[in-house]
Amino acid sequence: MKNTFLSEMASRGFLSQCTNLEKLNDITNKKPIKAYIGFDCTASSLHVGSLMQIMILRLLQRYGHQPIVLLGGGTTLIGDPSGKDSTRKILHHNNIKKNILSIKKIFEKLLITKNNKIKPIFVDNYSWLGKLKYIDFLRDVGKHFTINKMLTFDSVKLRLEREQSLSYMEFNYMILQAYDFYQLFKKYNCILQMGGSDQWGNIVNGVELIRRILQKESFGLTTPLITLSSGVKMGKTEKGAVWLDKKLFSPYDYWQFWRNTSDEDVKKFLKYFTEIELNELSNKIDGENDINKLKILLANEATTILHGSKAAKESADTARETFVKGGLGKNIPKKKISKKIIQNGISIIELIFQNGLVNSKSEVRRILKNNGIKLNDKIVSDEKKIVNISDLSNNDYIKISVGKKIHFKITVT
RNA sequence: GGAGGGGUACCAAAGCGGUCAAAUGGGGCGGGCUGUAAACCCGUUGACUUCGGUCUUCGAAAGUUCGAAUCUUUCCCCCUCCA
Repeated sequence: MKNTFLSEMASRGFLSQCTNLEKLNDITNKKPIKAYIGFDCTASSLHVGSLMQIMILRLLQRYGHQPIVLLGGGTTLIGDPSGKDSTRKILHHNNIKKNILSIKKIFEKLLITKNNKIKPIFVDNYSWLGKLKYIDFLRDVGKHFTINKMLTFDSVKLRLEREQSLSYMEFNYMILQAYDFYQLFKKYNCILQMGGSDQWGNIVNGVELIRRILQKESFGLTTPLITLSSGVKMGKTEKGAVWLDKKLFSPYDYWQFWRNTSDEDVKKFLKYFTEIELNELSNKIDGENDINKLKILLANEATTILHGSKAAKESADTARETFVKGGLGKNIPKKKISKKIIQNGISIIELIFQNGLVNSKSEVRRILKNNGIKLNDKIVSDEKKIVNISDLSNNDYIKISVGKKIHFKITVT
């Protein structure tokens, strides 16, 4: 069977729900289409939670279709209540504008921008939402929505059931998102909206609205929610989000994030987050009985997609140096210390705390008491230990380890 | 509108005048075992510390008391039932 956009979507496990799979499949096989995914602009970067959507846009491009990336400058002002049990704080417009700019850069790295037929179209829904006239909007769009139905959507129902307040502002979110789809359909002939499964209600509303106003068919498709085997939501580690922007989350840390995938999730993630051809991938999986090799494969591929092959290779080398050989790899996080400070001596607790790797000095003390702090690979047992010139390796640097996974190098300037 | 119940640390939840920086569970962190996994076991989990202590915390504010998470008053917020 010939591979198509939707067949690969299905075999990679990206399909959860679709409004009309067969028909959409027919259309996408006949001609290139435009499809859109909307992204929140609540932060200056996206995190791995959005990665699946990005992988889908890449897949779309590989099959010759054109993605529309909607950066929700308008809708972020309102805040999507889907899947949230409380209103989140409202961002200022200027903040959102800044976020849009930096998020756009990430997409420019991850999507093909050279080929005119498939390069992403970036749109900010503020350009039409910002201009809406309330009365006109109510008459033209609002009349197509019944409160009866709106109350049945999960995003609303959940809040009401839990008796959590849902403001009138948030209640309107789904209408705005439906209107977005309508706009994109009209302007760009965008016939498909995709999103995570929590977006199903919002997406279906758009499809409805287009049918009501234009009597035309459009399509909606959702991806499954990724749940880790541990049950935690993907993308959030205890230390915070796994950002896609290397300024917020280094390529090395990103590599490590994938390398630390738990056993049960590896195969799934290889399908989701690498672009290894599926037959080749299943051969690799079947032929490999060392699951750690698969984790390394995942880390290499995923890091290559986001940060490039050079960064991936360096991260892999650094990991090998650090974890296999117990040495110091090239990409190990580096910190600096002034010569004067090291000559005077600085307490080990102060040194680690100042480099921002733990939240308090008490925590450093605690870890130290549990034999978790190492200086040049030797456990530090004295919490009063003063680090000075004599602790430099090769007269040049100090290696500090906090726990088994955090290692960094301090050089003297 | 009427009646009752409640807001405790990251989350859940005990405490109900001193022995409370606050039981217990989950989560987190560190260690052990291993494979940079899972499970399991041990330790730890407010901040600062010259390791003696010191400071801040139990919805908010004020008060009673030698002493308050615990009692009183006011306020804010939430829940359950009835209308």
